[in-house]
Amino acid sequence: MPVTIKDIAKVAGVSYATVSRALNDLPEINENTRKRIKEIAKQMGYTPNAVARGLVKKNTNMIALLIPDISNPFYPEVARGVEDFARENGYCVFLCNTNWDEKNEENYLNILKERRVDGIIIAPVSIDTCDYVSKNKDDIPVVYIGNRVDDGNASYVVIDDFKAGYIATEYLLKLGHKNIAFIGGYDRSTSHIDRINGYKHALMENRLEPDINSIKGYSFRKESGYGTFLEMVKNRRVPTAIVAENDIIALGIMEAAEKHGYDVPKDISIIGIDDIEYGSLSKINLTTVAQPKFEIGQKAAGILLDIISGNAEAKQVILEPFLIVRGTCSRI
Amino acid sequence: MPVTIKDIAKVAGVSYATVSRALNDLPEINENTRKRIKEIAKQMGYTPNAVARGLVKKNTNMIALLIPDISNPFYPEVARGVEDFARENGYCVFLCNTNWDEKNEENYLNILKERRVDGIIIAPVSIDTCDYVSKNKDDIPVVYIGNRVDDGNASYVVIDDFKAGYIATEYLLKLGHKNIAFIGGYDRSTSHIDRINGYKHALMENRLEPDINSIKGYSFRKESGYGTFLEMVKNRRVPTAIVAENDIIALGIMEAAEKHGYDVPKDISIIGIDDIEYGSLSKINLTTVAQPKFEIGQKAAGILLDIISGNAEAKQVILEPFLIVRGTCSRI
DNA sequence: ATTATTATTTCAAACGTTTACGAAAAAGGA
DNA sequence: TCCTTTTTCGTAAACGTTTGAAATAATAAT
Repeated sequence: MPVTIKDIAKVAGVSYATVSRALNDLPEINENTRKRIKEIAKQMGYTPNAVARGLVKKNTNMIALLIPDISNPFYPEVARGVEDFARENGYCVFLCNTNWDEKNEENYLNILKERRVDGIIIAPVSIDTCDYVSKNKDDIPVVYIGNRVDDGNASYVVIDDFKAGYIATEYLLKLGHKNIAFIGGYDRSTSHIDRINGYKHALMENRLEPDINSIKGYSFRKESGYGTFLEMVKNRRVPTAIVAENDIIALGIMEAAEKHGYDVPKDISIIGIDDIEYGSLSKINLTTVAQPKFEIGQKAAGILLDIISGNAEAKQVILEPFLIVRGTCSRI
Repeated sequence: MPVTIKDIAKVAGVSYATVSRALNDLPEINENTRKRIKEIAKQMGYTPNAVARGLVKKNTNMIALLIPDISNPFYPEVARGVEDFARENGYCVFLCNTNWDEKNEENYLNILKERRVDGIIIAPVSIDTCDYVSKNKDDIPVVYIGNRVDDGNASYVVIDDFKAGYIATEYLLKLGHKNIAFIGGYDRSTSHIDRINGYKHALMENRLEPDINSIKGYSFRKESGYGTFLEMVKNRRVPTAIVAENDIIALGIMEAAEKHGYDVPKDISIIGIDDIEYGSLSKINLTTVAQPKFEIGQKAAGILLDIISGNAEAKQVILEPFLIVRGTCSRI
């Protein structure tokens, strides 16, 4: 049986209200008794019970982070940002891996409501879940990451995905490419749509035709890009350059390309989006459009905590992607 | 104001004890009233309050996962294993990133005690923290991962690190290498010590001298291996093969080697331990000794939940590492 | 019909805090 | 000295559940 505030009160010979006040550094208490009580508490090895406190104060100092796949090296970085900020502000964060499954997302949402988390950060699987979340979140604050949700007063932190797609494509255009394909994933996410639009827009500006190749399913794994590239060679529609929706896919494409005798970047240029860490290994050396992953997590947590504490309203932040030139693209 | 059990009781015209019994499917209740109450609860949009329940039941169905660095691709895999198992059994998991800082570990331990988590899985920064944890965990169950803790009845799940070091070294020996160095990190962890011992043992068996190079600090980043290899070239003590304590370090070594004109594996063979995912990229193709990361997390969670539920005592499991031959080692 | 048994429900305490309100004590002002 | 103000503390209710024990209703047994 852990020692409670009442036990302390008993040995200190005061009411337990006084103990509570002493321990919480409330003003209306004598300095000496506070010292004395704190001393006793320490002696007795007292550990405050956060769940009892949570019950009366109606907050838990817990937030949740819902992400589709912690294995995708993009998410650990944002998780780190979230955890970092949360920890420094006295919050603990639930790691909720949804495995790209909307059912899991919905289940988690309900569980988190039961647990009375103070807020939720979610990288939604699709825009459809955003709907579900917005409708069922009751009054618990939510901030989205990775996907815009323009329902008026939803909070989100994203990068300018249109610009990301645009920058990637524009870079390839500058290198002289005219035959630029896009390989991407699931189409029910704003980041996907925006990146494609950015890609299209850059091509339009140069009066070129887009060539969009969709990955079946939407598990962002290496295999995704791999298979899709294979399709392209089978159909004899291999372009001179490819914009990949993200780095994972880009790596899959690289694998496939090289395994089929295409030299990167001599025969084909490939550019990714995200800037996952191991794209920077010299053997990989992936040219990419970076997004500030850690910052995304950090900012999302910041906004969420501001909303929770009532210090701010919903906020939308759009961060800037930026080009990182490495070795997988070459002049044609 | 969310609807409570009392609100339901009021509209159902029963005591709130009955409501509780109905909602929790306890046996001593009439089937019809149960149906009726459940219906009303749904109508009213009732969400049970887990913190209130936690208070009286003295459990929270929350566990914590403490890891040094979620950026190290090793940990997301084990996190996935933990989360997966926990979720399927009704537990939520706190993600606690300690940033290789023992102070953070200790702080987290205290916070988690306050929050009354039901159990903790920890990949300790060093054996010293194991001590601290064991002493201060009070009666909350802990299972260690990555590090053995032989204090009699501590639970842990690890791989046979000695064997991992041995397998790696033996493989290089079989390829004909006689000059095999070890590059590794922080020496206050059993996995480090065991791997080194495995390495030594394999050499001893062949009457060869160990050559152990220690990384300064213990942040396992690419840079760690990189710098240490540079030292070796500066000191003109470059071996024909290197056992890296883990894959991250191995990649750092590869970077350094190639940047200084050493071809891998022609000039120098490198083998890692862990089998992180991107070691398998064809451009990297890192030969390594694998450990079952997902399974480690899963098993750890399994053991922890067993202990929590009182279904089992402390348990120690040692998983088998296994060699994955790829392209970074060659016959001399 | 009466009693014993069982099924169902209510009462009330408990979990460990916080906090509004009021009381007592101390200090200050006249 | 008496009254007012301030400081310090205690009382008790509240947070939303679960659960043992007692009470009632329903059913079975005689």
